[in-house]
Amino acid sequence: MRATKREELVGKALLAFYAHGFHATGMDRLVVETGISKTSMYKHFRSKDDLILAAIQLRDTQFRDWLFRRMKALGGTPREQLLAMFDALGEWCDEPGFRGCLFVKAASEFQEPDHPIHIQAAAHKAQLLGHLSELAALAGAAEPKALARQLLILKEGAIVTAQVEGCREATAQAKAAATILLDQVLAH
Amino acid sequence: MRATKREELVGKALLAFYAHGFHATGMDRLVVETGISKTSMYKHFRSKDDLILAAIQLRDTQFRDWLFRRMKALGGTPREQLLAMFDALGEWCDEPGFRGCLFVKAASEFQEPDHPIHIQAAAHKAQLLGHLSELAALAGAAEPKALARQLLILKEGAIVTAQVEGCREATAQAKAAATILLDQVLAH
DNA sequence: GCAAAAATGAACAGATCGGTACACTTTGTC
DNA sequence: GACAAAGTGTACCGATCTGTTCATTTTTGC
Repeated sequence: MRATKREELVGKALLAFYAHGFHATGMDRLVVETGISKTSMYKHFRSKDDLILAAIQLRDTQFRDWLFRRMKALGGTPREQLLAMFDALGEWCDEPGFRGCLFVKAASEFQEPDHPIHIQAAAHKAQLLGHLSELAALAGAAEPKALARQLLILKEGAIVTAQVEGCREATAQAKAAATILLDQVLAH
Repeated sequence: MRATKREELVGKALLAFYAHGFHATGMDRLVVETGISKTSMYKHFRSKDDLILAAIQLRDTQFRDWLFRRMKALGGTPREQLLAMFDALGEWCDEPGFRGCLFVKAASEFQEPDHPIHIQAAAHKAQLLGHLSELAALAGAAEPKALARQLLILKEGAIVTAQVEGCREATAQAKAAATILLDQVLAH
């Protein structure tokens, strides 16, 4: 069966929000870019914020599925998977439509820490941290959470650098740093 | 002589943009928060974007002055100064009004790479990179630019993490990672 | 103290914002 | 094929957006 109108709306809205920003994307623009009537939008979502929240939730599963799958495909051992994260990120940064991390943008445009959209963005990062932490433990790190946090900091920094400066070597530099960290922390 | 009205405007506008975001801060709100009439604003700046640009330029010098001064105060040798950057960032992140990096926000809200505001944000990062690169060279790094880039990635990642997740240990974790990097790269 | 410059307040323009009302058409199902 | 559900188009609401106009008041320099 085909995707429901609601799923189609959320998917297309996600693209529009990512391409232009949340506040900068008005509902009338969404009508044009999604091809779905405003009436229909407000039948599925009470407010723009609710639609944004759904779009971010979609992106959360989309991105984690993609990243974790790619890490597994590019790396065998847990250690290799952790390093492969930066290769995967490098592929993403080189894509034409790359605009940085949607969750960082969301947390920036909805700054209040108790705003649902901000909370959702933070939850995504926590999910990433959890996965990295598991891999770090499997890799034999004495303090997997600390290592995972450091790798996640490198990931965020690389993406921000790629977005703001358009720096093409950011993910490679982050990987080089991560390699040193892993060599230092892991017995091998 | 006291600060000119223009400087007062830019300074207060900077605070408002930082606290609420660029698109979310309307000119009428600026009138209230700065106490300066709209007529006067548009006599000093042709458009809101021009005002934003001036605010970002002010922040550029403000932030670099503060950070470099603090690095120098907290660290003696170039190596110590590089590590002290994360202590300084930690102080900043713990401040009540901390909302993350204004330049990352600016680059997020004005995504087009050729937009003047985006360019200004990127220029700020380039300035930081230059300073770190000089320090890395003084510290005796074989590849100062690569090391500087890695440290800058850690810095960006730590700030994003502190902002999005409200993570208090981000700068300390970044410093721990930076310490390992410096130990690995620098003869000592 | 006087003239020029700077700043003010308030009203206004035209566009766009998020969101709603309503009559109509398409779609899916039994 | 009928009926209900879902989707559409358009016009509209009040609020807000950036930016302007203009007459008045405040500040400044000489």
